Amino acid sequence: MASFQSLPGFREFYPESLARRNHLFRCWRQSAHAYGFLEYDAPVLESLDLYKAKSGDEIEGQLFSFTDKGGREVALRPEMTPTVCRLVGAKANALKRPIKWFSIVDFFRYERMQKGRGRCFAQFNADIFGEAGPEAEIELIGLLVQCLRGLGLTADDFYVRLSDRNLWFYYLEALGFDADQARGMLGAIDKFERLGDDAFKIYTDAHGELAADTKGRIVEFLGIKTLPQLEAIVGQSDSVELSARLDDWRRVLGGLNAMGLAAFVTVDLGVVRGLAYYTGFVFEAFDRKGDLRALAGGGRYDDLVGKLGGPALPAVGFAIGDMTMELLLEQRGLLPNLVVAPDVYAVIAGAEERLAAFADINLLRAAGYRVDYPLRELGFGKQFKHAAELGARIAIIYGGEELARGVVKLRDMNKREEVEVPRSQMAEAVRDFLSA
RNA sequence: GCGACCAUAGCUCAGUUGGUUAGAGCACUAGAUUGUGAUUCUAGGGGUCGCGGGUUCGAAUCCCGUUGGUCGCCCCA
Repeated sequence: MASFQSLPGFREFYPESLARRNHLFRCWRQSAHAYGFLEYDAPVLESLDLYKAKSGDEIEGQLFSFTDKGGREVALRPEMTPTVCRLVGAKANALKRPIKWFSIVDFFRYERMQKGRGRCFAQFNADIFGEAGPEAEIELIGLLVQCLRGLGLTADDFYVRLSDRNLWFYYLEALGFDADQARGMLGAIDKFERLGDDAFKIYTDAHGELAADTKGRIVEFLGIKTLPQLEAIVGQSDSVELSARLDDWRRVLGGLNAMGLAAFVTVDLGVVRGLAYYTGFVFEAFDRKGDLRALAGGGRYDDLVGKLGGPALPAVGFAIGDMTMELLLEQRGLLPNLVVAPDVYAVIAGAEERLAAFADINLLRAAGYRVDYPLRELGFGKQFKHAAELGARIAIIYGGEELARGVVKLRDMNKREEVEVPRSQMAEAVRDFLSA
């Protein structure tokens, strides 16, 4: 056992696992670019106050925080939202709207490890600033679906549950709740899926008993799965706000339907995402088979840029975590061997042939091909074995007899066939083979 | 912060009521094979049995502690 180990909750990425992680990142980045999002980055270390301002003092217990040598209270970032709000807020008047940004970076949380959860993890974050209408939600949910589909997942593998804190507030208001009671009830609704009826105890302990009818109306609301059901129940109410909000729902679901994404999205008002800063639509993506944590989550947070010192600026965003994502892809067999293989492996007879091979190897590498060769002298059998194990598509054989005639042999590693080509045409032959 | 289970080679694991120098398969390296990838055979490297203490003539084995891991609870931005 080595004397030094990695810190608890921190992963190490040997080439095979880094290849898988890069595969995720590559797909996410490609999806974001397809949707017109621009990539940004920012410091991994931030002022502790940035997170306290957003989440309250109690957040400190879950942070990697410390005092730096200049006496500053700092923390490794546990999330991207405060940072991106600061970036956007600082230049809000100079940035073209809508502002569509994304990032793929590491985060740190001082938590106990669990399945799909560690102390250092990566997230894909995407946000739209400057659009108050539900078109921003359409664009982001579309991107979220694409990020997962791009990895090979289908509507049979995952779905997005769409909910709305505004809808809840209007509904609860119509049932006679005041603002404080409504917030308390949202906390209970957040737990309803796991605790069932016991979740209401969270509310009744703080705000007193519920009328049986009221509780029934809330449970009925929680059971809504489709837009027609929602329309039917909202239609019974005379709340103007409630029916106005229904128009936003029609726009979001209608837009996603027009994008061909209806199979990926369900109405599910059981999602409220405990965070107090969400102000409207909220959504989470889940594995359909359901034994994993949420794959992704997000929502609208129209007040946060202003709260963190910027101008008032509407915003919607979501994040996908890499750990649960990788578990799901693993379960579905969507993470094949992704280690980069060489295009060409040079098989070299001896010391003199090596110098000839070096010239060609350098030529091919400069042209952008992935080329490998043995660093030591080895028998031909061993060299071919290495070429096959590395996954090379072509072996180029530098033998004394061939070089004397000014040729090399190109071996198709899959077909086990060889052709001789003049060395002067070697690069063209490689190009033709690999592009065929 | 709380709880359960686990810890022997890089990996998966065996190891007898506590008893000689701790084993196997896979993987890795080399050779059989000095111009062609398989198979096979042979050999080799790799362990303070997670760490510390205790019981004992003797501990991988039993006891206590500790560290780490896995999984749950709390939380989940």
